[in-house]
Amino acid sequence: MNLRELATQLGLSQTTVSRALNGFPEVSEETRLRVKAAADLYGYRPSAAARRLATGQSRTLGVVFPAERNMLGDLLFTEFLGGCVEMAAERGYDVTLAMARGQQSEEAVYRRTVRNARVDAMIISSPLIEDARPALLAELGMPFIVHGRTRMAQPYAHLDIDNRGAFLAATRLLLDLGHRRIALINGEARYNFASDRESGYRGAFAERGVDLQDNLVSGDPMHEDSGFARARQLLERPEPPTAFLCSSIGQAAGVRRACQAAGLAIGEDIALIAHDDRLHELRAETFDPPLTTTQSSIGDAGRRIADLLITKLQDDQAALPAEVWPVDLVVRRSTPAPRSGG
Amino acid sequence: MNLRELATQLGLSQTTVSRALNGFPEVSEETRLRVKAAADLYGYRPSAAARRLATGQSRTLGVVFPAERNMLGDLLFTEFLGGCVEMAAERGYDVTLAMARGQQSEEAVYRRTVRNARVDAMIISSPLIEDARPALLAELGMPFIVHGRTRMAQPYAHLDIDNRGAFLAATRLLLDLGHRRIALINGEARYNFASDRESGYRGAFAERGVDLQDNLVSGDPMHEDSGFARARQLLERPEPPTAFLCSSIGQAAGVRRACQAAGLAIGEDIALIAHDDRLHELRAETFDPPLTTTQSSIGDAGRRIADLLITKLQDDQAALPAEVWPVDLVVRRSTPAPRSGG
DNA sequence: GGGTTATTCCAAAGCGCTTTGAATTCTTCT
DNA sequence: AGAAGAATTCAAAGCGCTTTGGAATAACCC
Repeated sequence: MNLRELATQLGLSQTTVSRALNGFPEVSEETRLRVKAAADLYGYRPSAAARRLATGQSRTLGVVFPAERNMLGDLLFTEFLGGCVEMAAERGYDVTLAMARGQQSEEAVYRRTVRNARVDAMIISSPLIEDARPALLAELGMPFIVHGRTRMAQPYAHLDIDNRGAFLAATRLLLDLGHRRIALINGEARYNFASDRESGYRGAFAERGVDLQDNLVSGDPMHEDSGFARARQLLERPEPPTAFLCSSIGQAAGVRRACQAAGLAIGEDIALIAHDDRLHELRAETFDPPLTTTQSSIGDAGRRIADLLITKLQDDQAALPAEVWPVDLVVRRSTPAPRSGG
Repeated sequence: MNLRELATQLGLSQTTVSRALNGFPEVSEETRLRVKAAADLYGYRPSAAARRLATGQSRTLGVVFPAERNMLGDLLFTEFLGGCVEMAAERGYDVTLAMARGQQSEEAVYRRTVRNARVDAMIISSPLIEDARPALLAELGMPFIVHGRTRMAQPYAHLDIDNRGAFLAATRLLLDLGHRRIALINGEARYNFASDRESGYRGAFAERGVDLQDNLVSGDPMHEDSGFARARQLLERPEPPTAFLCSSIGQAAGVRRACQAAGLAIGEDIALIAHDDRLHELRAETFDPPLTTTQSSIGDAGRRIADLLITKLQDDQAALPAEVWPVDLVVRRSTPAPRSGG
């Protein structure tokens, strides 16, 4: 059943039926109801292909697999992607994926995706501090939104969380509890989120007038393993840290393992705060001990980012979306004051 | 630059140009070259939307997020999906994702996807022993392929690995080394792969005429945590297992932790074999100790499954693809003979 | 009633490709 | 040379929708 048949059945023109179905104002409420009823009755489904051709829009968003594949990274990506897909579906959009293959550069993947022109807009995830992708897409005329922020001259659409504020608050808390040697187990330094978090961390020290010791900051892929390795190294020092601040719960688990190995208990001998992206199976609440966190759902971010992007696509006049979400600091049981003399 | 313009430039008809570009035999080699050169020169890119409308095919494959979300499951899915996307791109296809949202049943997601008709075929992942999805898609007339197998009356397209054979071989190895109390830490029982693996495990016992003790088989979501919990429980028995067989390296890590806690060393006191899906950051080679595994790349499976599906889509006459890959048993250092008296 | 403005609907022209059925040209054979 | 057959090429008809510009009808005012 296509539009023409439906129109014939109704004794109306295709124009009117199309407009009735798509909510244009030029059609009377009475006919609209009649048309909708008939569409339901006959199970009419507009052809996506025909609509695409006629409108020139694909109602499809593009996402590229992050270049850097690693365990926690993949989990974060999956969760984010799930959010995008969910919201996109709700608004009648599809999400298609692209991926660098073999030796192909990431830039080539973006160029190819744009050239194939099967998407209306793209979502850029995991931006670096210096990231070529937004400028590339802008140059190619492909609408996009960034999950996170990056160094860029022109304004650009983005949704980020307040990484700096989050780690500022977390570090403040630790400092105010009396901790002085606070290690930052961060994500890789080239990512913008990691840079922002470090900035928050340093900001709190400056604010409180506390001198920051050297070598307490590290940045690695966010695994259990790397958390473990860094923490073990730090705990071997003559003056080990009394508190750890991690960029992920995965790293926090590694820190916990290192503490156990050193005979130290999180929540008693050592304070630990981690950022919590609200992944399904990496829960701060059921961590042992329950973890003080800065928390923000990356799935919600995915949903919202698809929402913003689609809204902008549908109303070109709308302002460039730019949101930075505040991040909650949730205090649980992993953040004691330092042992006396800490 | 569209087809008509290009045809005009060349002084040819659209028909000829279209056929030249799409490799039809009715066009002379000379014109074909001339057309291709001109297409390159003007940077002609056929409109996907127009082609879709004309052919009725979307050149898009659909994948649905697995209903059950969990860490390792997500990693496996991501890796598999990446393979699909890579091969699909190579063959000019897109991959779009769908997802159950809120209370919506999985069946509803499949129905919606089919109804929207924006994909030519679907890929079903993580099939259960009794899985309604293949029959549903068959009934709805949507082509599909299953990654794995399931109980189903009609023949259906699928690609699976020989889970039974893999665990048969692994269990044989352990039995032949002299192990008798071999615990199987499996995936959830409702999944077909888990059932096949258990069947292989039991088959080896039967084959060797060894009686299988009770309560040595368990099936859970495949985490480090669940591996740990099961292994700890088993090791507390008066007669603990001397060997463990795990469905994932994640679970194997949990088993290792439980052994450590019990003062036992994998590769010395305890034998351990796991299935290795060749995930990026969960490597059997660098496990401590290097792990004996049954291995098969789930990324390769993704690539192959997209390849098979697209081939079938493009040649309806082709036989229904059905492949079962043999699985290598790779012996490393985690599989000693039992301690005397084991 | 005549003119003006809203309201409601329509015919037809695309969107850019594929594909059918026919026409044209080139070979080859007698 | 003429006819049959193969090799090329073409014109035109869709695919199913959106959208422009206009026509028809209804509603309103003086």
